[in-house]
Amino acid sequence: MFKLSKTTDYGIVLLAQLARNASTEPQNARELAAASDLPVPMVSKILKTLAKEGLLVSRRGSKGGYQLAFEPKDLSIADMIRVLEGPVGLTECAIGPALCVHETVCAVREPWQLISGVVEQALTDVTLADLIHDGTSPIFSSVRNILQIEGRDAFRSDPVASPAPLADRDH
Amino acid sequence: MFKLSKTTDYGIVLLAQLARNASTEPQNARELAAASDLPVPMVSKILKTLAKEGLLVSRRGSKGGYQLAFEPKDLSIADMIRVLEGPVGLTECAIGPALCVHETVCAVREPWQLISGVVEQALTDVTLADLIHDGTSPIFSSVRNILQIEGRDAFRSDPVASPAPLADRDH
DNA sequence: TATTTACAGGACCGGTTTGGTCCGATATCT
DNA sequence: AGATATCGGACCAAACCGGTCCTGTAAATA
Repeated sequence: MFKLSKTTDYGIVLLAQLARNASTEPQNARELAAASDLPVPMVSKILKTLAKEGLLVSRRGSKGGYQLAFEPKDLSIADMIRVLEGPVGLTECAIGPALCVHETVCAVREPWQLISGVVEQALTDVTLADLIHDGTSPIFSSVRNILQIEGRDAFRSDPVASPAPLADRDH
Repeated sequence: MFKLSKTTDYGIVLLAQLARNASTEPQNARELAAASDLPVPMVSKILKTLAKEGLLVSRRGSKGGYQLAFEPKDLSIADMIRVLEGPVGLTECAIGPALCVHETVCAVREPWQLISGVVEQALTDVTLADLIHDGTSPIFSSVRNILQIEGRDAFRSDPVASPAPLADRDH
């Protein structure tokens, strides 16, 4: 279905939770799981990954838990995805050279790299801080603008009707 | 790794190949596989899907094969992904309501829908016609512009340094 | 120091998806 | 009739995903 894995999805929710309750006191896995309505072992596993990758700092023992290692505004969606899911890129060849054996034959590599660039940029422009401001963040008006501009005439003067009849699928 | 499946990847390459050699004569699976350096059975399977979903028209028997059902400029990347991969959306809740059991608790739903919207728009703006013009298509200068604008100051006045130290991963 | 709390680092597992092959049936051209 | 291709589907191994669990270790507290 072209979507993020649940691990990434949950991870971002957890980071948002941590950012919202940011304080000097770390939050532990159990609390975070309860606040997000997610199973504790899963949450624990994800938090461990985030800590290992440097997005969180952890403190062990009693009164231990996790805290953000960065200011929310310094952590982009793209960063979070990279850490939890791996490099961002729609195709292998968009991530780096020499990853795809068909590179020499493939005629659509450069276009893909540009498209991937746009997607990655969109994910880089939104930060954790934007996520926790309930849509009041200024970025979202910008996003809405971009969507309108692009949808109207930024790229193409006559917006083509989408080839509608494509049947619904269910996978 | 947050990427498209190989089926989708190959499918788009095949569509590009079909668009490039567009003529009155249909092209068969074997020819297309050879031109794209991909295994014939796999190509055949993908072409069948594309035909069933209405992106290609097929002709059986001798001198049979496949032809595009649409003008290249009327087929967007988003359409192709939808057909081969399913609905486009970074998270379940970005695709439609009532798909995620955490919807009532989740605090980042609206932001995700907007982010997904941007990504989907980017994929909708590029068409099959753009893919086969070797980067000479006007859209790519637009894309380059968008990337520059966004990277510079469209969203945020002081571009933050990305939190670099995140270790490389290999999954 | 003993106890409790909580992260660290794994192994592990069932189920689904993915990438890929193969086959019989059917349609079309010569 | 025979050759050529798609159609529809079964089939399979391997990878991946979501999720659990267990042992070890660090920190706080009593």
